[in-house]
Amino acid sequence: MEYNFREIEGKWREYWNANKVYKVQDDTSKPKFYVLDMFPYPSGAGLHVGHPLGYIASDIYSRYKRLQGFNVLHPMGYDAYGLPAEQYAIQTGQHPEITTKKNIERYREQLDKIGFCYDWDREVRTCEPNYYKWTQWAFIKMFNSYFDTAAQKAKPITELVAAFEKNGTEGVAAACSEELSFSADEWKAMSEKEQQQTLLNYRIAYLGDTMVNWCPKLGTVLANDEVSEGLSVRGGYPVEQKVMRQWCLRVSAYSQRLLDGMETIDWTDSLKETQKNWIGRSEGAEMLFKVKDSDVEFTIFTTRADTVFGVTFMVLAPESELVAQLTTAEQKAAVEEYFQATKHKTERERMTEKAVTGVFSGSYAINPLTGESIPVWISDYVLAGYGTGAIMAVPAHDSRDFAFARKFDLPIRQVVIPAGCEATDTATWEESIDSKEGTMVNSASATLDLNGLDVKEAIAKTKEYIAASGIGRVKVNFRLRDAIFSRQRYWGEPFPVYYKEGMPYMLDESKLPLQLPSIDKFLPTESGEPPLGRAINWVNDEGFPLELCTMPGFAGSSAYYLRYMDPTNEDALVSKQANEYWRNVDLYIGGTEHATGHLIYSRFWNKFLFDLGVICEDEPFKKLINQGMIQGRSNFVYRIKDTNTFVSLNLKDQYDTTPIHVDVNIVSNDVLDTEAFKNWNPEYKTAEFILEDGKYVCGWAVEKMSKSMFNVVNPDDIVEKYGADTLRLYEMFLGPLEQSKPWDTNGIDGVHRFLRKFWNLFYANGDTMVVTNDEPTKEELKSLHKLIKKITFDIENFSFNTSVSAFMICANELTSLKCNKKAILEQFVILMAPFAPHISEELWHDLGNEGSVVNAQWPVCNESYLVEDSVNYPISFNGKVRFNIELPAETPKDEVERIALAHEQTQKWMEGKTPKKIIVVPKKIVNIVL
RNA sequence: GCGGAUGUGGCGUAAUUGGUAGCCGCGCUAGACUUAGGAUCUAGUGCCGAGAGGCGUGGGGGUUCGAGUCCCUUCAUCCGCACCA
Repeated sequence: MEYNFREIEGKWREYWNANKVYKVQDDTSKPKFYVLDMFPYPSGAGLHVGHPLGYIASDIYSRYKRLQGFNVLHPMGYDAYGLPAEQYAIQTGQHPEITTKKNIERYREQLDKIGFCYDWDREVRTCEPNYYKWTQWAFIKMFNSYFDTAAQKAKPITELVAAFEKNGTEGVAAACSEELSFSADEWKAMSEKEQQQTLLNYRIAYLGDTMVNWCPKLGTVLANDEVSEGLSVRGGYPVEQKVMRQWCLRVSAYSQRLLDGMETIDWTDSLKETQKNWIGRSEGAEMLFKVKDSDVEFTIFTTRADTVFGVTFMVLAPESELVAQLTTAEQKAAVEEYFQATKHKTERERMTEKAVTGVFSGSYAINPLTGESIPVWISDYVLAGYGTGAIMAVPAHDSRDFAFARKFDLPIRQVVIPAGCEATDTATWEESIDSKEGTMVNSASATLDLNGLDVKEAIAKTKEYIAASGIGRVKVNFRLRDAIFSRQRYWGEPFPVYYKEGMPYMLDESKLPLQLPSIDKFLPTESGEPPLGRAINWVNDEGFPLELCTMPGFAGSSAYYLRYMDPTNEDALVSKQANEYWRNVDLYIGGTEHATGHLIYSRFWNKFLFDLGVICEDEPFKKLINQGMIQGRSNFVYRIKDTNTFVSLNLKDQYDTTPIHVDVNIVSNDVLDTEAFKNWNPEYKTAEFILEDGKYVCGWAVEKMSKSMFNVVNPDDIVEKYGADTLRLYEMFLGPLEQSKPWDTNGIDGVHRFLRKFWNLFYANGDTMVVTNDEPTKEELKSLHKLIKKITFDIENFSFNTSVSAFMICANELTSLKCNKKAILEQFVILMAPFAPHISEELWHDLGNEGSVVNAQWPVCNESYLVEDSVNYPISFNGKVRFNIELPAETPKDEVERIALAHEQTQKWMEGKTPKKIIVVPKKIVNIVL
C-alpha cells in the first residue's frame, strides 16, 4: 500500500477534532507542563512557511511531554488588536473587527492543516470583550497602586494616602515621576483636584506630561521599543519628540526586579543581555551643585565621582527646566536661538548629525569640593530623559565632554594617569582618556584627598565623602523608561477612564468590560481628537466624558498566558486554583524581536499581579527558546537585454543579461518550469529559453521573505504536495532551531522519501501490514534503543534537526534487517508521534491499538542493549604507557577501577615497572602514566 | 565604542562535549530496472595524488599523549545597545 498522506492526514484531523483528543483538564493527579507559543497577530497575508517553525518545535515538545505522562497545557490564540487592521480600515472603511475575524479564520485553517495539538477550547482573542475586560481590570489595579521602593513591591494607593495624611511625604519611599515634599497639613489643605494631581505622581498607571515619540504619519504616539533609529518600526515613518499628556505605566519602578528576576529564569544569554542593556542599570552618585550668586542649585548624576576635581564646566539638556532659571539676561537671546534650532530637529537628525553644538547660559556653578566657579553650558548632547538632564563635564576623561571643550575652547584638566604613563599637557591631546583604570592626580581639597588612589578606590572614597558631607548621595540610575500607554487610535482596548474637572477617574469594576463603541470613520475627528471622539454618547453613567485614547498593542499580550489557564472565568482573570496548578509557562517559544517589548512588559505586568497576590509566580516564562527567522530564498531568471529570451544560469555570462525575480513556486530544485513561467505573467507569454542540459537553471539569493521578492512559500502548498508530516519534519531538519536560515525546498524530497521508507517498514509487501509478534533480535533492539536514547536526549535539548537524522538512520537499519517485529515497530511509531503525528496515528491504529497514540507511553532506553560485545584497547607508547579503553558511558565506578587495575597488572607484565600514576577519566578513558 | 553570537565538503549540517572530523540529507558520478523519468534501487563522493601516502574544521600561536572542541591573538559575518554622563 502506498503512503497516501492526503487521505491519512485528513482522516486523523477529523478524528482528533471529533474526539477532542487535545482537550486539557486541570488534572491535579498529574504533574503539569505549560508550553506556550508567542501568539500571532493575524495579518492579512496569512502564514508563510517561517511562522510555523516555532509552533512545530513547541508542538513536538508538548506531545513528548504528554507521552511522558505530563498534563500539558498547549494553547493558542490571537493578538488581535493592531495597526495594520486599522490602516486597512481607514483605506477601505471595512470595520477592523471584520478583517480581523476573517484573518483569524484563515490562520486557523492554515494552522489546522499542520496538525498541532492545541486545545482550541482555550483560545483567546485580545479584541474580545470577555478577554479585554481583564486588560482593563489590570489597568484599574495599576491606577490604584503605587510602588514602594523600600519594599520593592506594588501596594494599594490608599496606603500612600494614609501615609500622606499622617506624615506627608516624610518617610515615604515611593517610585514617582518627580520628587515631592509636603507635610500632612499641606496634603490636607489640598483641593480634591490637587490631591488627585499629586497622586498621579505615584500611581503605577498614571497620566503624565511626558516627552513622547509622536509619529505624525501614523497619528499616534509610540513606545520606545516601537521606534528604531528615529523611525517607527511599523511603517518606517519619522518620529518626533513632543510633550503630551499621556497614560504611562511606571515600568521603571520595577527596573531592579526585572534585572534580578533574570537570575532565576532559563533564557539565552544573548536575550538576557539585550534586556540588561535595555534596562541599563548604572551605579553612580548624585551631586548637588550650587549656582553662583543665586539660590538655585541643581543635581547631576555621574558614574565617575572620582573625576570631580577635573570638572571644568557643566552642561544642561536644552529641554531641562533649569535652562530658564540659569539663563542670564545677556545670554537670553542666544539661548533662545539655540533652543529653537534644536527643537525642530527630530530624534533621527539629532542622532545622525554628530556636530557639536551648544550655548553658554551665562551662569556659573560652584564645585562643591573645590569651591571653583565653573560655567554652565547648554547642549543637546545631554539627554533630558536620563539622570537629571544635567551633567558635570570632565573633558579630560570623557570623549563627549572633550569634543565639547575643544569646540568651545574650555579648559581641560587631567585627574587620572593610566598605568605606566605620566601626566601630559592636555593641550596636546587628541582624545580624552576614558579608561576606568589609572591613578588619581590633581585631586585634593581641604576635605578630600584622592591623589595616588586608583580609580576604583577613588570612586568609592568620593561616594562615601559626598554622602557623609551631604553634597550628594549614592544613586543607581536606569535607562529603562516608563511605558507610554496611550494610542490615539481606534482598534485597541478602551481605557476604563472618565474625566471630572480634567482629572481622570476609574470606572467601577462592575462596569467592565467597557466595550469599544462603533464609529462612522476610523480617522481622527475634525478637531484633531482620536477616532473615539466620533463615538456617540461616549460618556459614563453620570455623563462624564470617557477617555478617547485606546491602549497599545502590548496591553493585550502582557497577561494572555494567564488567561489560557482559565479562559472562560467571568469573575477573575484566572482562578486561584487554576493558577496554582498551572503556575507559569515552563517553555515559551518565540522570536527575539520581542526582547525589549513584549518580554519586558509581560514580566512587568506579571510582577505587578504577583504583588497584588492575584498570581503565585513572580516570573511568567521559566524557559525561553528563540527560534531563528526563516528567510526567503529568491530565484532569478536572466533576460538578455532588450529581448524576451532567458538564458540559464551557467550560460548567462556569455550574454548581457538582467536578473529578474521569479516566483519560487514555479521553480523546483532551481530548475524553472518554463511553461508555468510563460503563464506567470502575460509579459512572458512569448518567452524563449536558452537551456543547459535541457533544463533552465535559475540563480538564487537569500533575502527577506516578502511578496515583492516572489519568494514567499505558503505552508498550504507544501502540505498539499508533500503532506503535513513532511512539512513538520523538514522544518525541523533544516538546521538548529535557534539559528536563522533561508527556506530552501531543495532537500524536502529526502525527508519525504524517509516517510515512505518508514511506511514501507509496515507495508513492505503490498496492501496488508505484515508484522509478527516474534522476539526481536539483539541487533534490532540495539537499533531501537539507540534511537530511544537519541530522540529523548534531542527533544530535551531542542536539537530536533538531529532527531530527524536519527530516524532516518534507524529506518535504514531496520529496513536492511528486514525487521517486521511488532515490539520494535510499535515503539518506533511512538517515537515518531511528536514529529509526524498523522502517519504515527495511522500506523498506531493499524497495529491494532485502540485510542490515540498521543496517550501512549514514551519508551525508555535500556542501556544494556547498547553495550558492545568487544572492547577496544588502543595502546600508544610515548615515554609513558597509555591505554585508551572504550567503555560504555554508564560503566559503574568500581568496574572502571577493576579495569584500571587489570591494566596496572598488564603494564607490569609488559614493562616490569610500577606505574607512577593511574588517571581514571570519567566515562571512558583510563590513562596509566609510568 | 560597549556587549553577545557564529565561522567545518559543492550546499544544509553532524561529532558521544577533549578521544578515528565530515553522521544524516541535498547535489553530483557510475550502474540496474524502465517506452519514459523531476520514479525506484545499488555503489561511490572532503582535498591533492596513478599509488603508497600527504593535507585538512577562517588565519597565526599555545596547553595536551591527543584540539573542530580549552587558552591567547587576529580576520570575517550577523545581532543587540549606543551622545546613557
